[in-house]
Amino acid sequence: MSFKRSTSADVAAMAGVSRTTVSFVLNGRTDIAIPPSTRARVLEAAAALGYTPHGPARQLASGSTHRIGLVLRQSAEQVGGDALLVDTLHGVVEAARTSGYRVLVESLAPGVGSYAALLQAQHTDGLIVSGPRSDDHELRDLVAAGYPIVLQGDLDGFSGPSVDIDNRSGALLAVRHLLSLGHRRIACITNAPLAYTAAVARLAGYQQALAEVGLESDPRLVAEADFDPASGHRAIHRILDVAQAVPDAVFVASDVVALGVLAGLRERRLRVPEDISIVGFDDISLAGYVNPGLTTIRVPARELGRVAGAALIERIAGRALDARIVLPTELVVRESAQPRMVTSSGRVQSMPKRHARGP
Amino acid sequence: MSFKRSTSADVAAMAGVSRTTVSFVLNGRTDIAIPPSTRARVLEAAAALGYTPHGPARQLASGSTHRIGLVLRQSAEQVGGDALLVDTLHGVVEAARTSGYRVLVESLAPGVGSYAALLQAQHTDGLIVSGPRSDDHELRDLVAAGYPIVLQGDLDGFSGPSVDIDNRSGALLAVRHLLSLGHRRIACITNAPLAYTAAVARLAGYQQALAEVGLESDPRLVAEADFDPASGHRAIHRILDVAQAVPDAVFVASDVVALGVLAGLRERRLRVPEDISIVGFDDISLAGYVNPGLTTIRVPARELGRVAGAALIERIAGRALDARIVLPTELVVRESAQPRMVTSSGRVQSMPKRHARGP
DNA sequence: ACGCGTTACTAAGACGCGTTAGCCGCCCGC
DNA sequence: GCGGGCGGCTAACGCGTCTTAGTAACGCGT
Repeated sequence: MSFKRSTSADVAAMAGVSRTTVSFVLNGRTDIAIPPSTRARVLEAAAALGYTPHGPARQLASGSTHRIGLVLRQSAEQVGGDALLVDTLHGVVEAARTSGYRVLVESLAPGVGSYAALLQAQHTDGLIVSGPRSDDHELRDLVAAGYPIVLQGDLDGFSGPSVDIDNRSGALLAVRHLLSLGHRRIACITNAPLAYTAAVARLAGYQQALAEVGLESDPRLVAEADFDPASGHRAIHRILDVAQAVPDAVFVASDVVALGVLAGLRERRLRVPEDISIVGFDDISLAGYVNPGLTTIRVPARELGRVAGAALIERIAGRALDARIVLPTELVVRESAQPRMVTSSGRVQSMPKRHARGP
Repeated sequence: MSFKRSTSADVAAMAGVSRTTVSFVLNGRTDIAIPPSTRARVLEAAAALGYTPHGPARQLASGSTHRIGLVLRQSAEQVGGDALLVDTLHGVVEAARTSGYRVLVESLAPGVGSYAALLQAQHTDGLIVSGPRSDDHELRDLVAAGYPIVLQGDLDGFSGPSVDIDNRSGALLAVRHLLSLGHRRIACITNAPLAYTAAVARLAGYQQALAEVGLESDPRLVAEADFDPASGHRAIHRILDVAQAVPDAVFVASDVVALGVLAGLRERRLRVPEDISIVGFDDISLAGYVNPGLTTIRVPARELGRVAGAALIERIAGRALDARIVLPTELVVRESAQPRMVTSSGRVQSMPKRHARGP
């Protein structure tokens, strides 16, 4: 079976030096002088023996694991719906690797399970906690105890570093776009229940955009969805049931939900964008390929992970860092939102003007 | 700042016993007798001190980390396209947790980076390697050295446990479905280049299904895609360019790619399923919400992760396990494939019969 | 009542392996 | 002859785990 590992003592013996010296050489310590000849002997011996330091031993001695934890506080369904999560994970892994860290993933449905042990048992040096809810006492306790934690998302009253996208501005961009196309009766379907801060922020952006042009948000045009297309499907039916007339447009604060909305509109025989315009949110990779191509708000998911990872590693190193980092979003124009046109019959219509495809 | 951790010595002192006893009690060892009174004292002391064993120390002493690694050998783009990866990851995490393991994720683009250190430096007790290519020598070396590794995917000549879905049977199901609907000129667009075994297997299933009814695969009706919708978009155009007539149907071996195909067909003014039927593969969560709802092959992604995780943990425990586990797939009927009908004009047509939505 | 073999319980100490504080010997320069 | 680097070593440390071994109590035979 697997060969017996060689230890630093083996390397030391082979190089004719002490373990101390081996440690200094292999860790490239510059504060101590090692003549090139000795250094070379050690490196040679290490290479010859295929020596790899024993992780746990090193961690025990140095007190740091060079490992960060990514705690996902979403339910499995949300995660399935979160098309961007893989990108974020990748960003974190990337940031970690460039600093010599590794990433441990812990997925805990909201309210269940504990992740304090990750820190307390020194499994990780720090944590990125993604999408916790405000009743997450564990998080507050750990932050209060001074553990290095970066929040990915938003939580009111959270004191500590956090990284998030600018949800409100994103929604603002989306709805301003619809307004600029001449739409006035604009519905809003949230990405998630309003227990989630991101949903609240996106809704606030919607309302702000309306307020900017002197419009008031009509509660009958607002519905909450719940991460998945099915909830979007229900939401749009609900809105069409109670609204006096078909809205000009809908801002759906999630592309995944928007697909459910599109399906619902098809059932109502409403054409997008001719009868009703839609703007989504997230710019999932498929947004450019659905029919019609979804105009949406691009979220820099990979970047988000990278920044969160980098921030955490800074924090672990004890360096100060901005309390809150907010990443900008961007409007991606495709076909699902078009200028409002009123035909002779009084029917709302639009004129497609371009066909953008892909990202 | 964070409090000073208490060690097993503290617990021992408080309970008036030795560290040995603390260790025995806390690890619930049954091979050694501990009277209830002592046990209670220890547990009480541990609770009072908020004692958590120090991970690295424990790992150093016991020689096992209770950590498994998930190595993703896909490029970032593929991963972005792999809508099911999150599910698989979740499955792995789930399996790990039920056995007291944690999951370390390492993402390495094909050909770059090394993961041997994960094992050699005892960062993990074992590895699940997902989607390596046949030129992955590191993998073969590690397996040969006896490290616990489970392959997720397929690799010819691989000796060692592996877990995969039944790609060939899935494709068989898909194409048989199209055949049963009366289609005969059936095109195939692969999910990936044929350097990937999954793509080869799915193509083989397609060919086998045709062979079963005495049809031969027409090379002009086969095109390779490359994970993303853009490649599907190109592939369908390529096929339509060289094919004499529009095929009756297309089997697209990936839902994500299929969305690109759908977009391409729209550009050609071909209606799905009236003019051409489509069956996809994967059953991504959005498959039921695109237009038309995508008939596809469901892949048990979560289960795949769970099984891979469980298999690896068995392997780490030294128990024997099946060399190869293949999970079955399942046909999910939606609207994108309908019976072939020839109208009076000779045009291919179909009659929608049902509308399934969602999963 | 005594002796001896057992059990039942618990302790001491080595061990795993790398890191690091502290110290020592040597050679150089003055 | 002495101070000061340079080069490198000794030994302690971090913290559980596990082997070995010891003590006390208990049973049983006589």
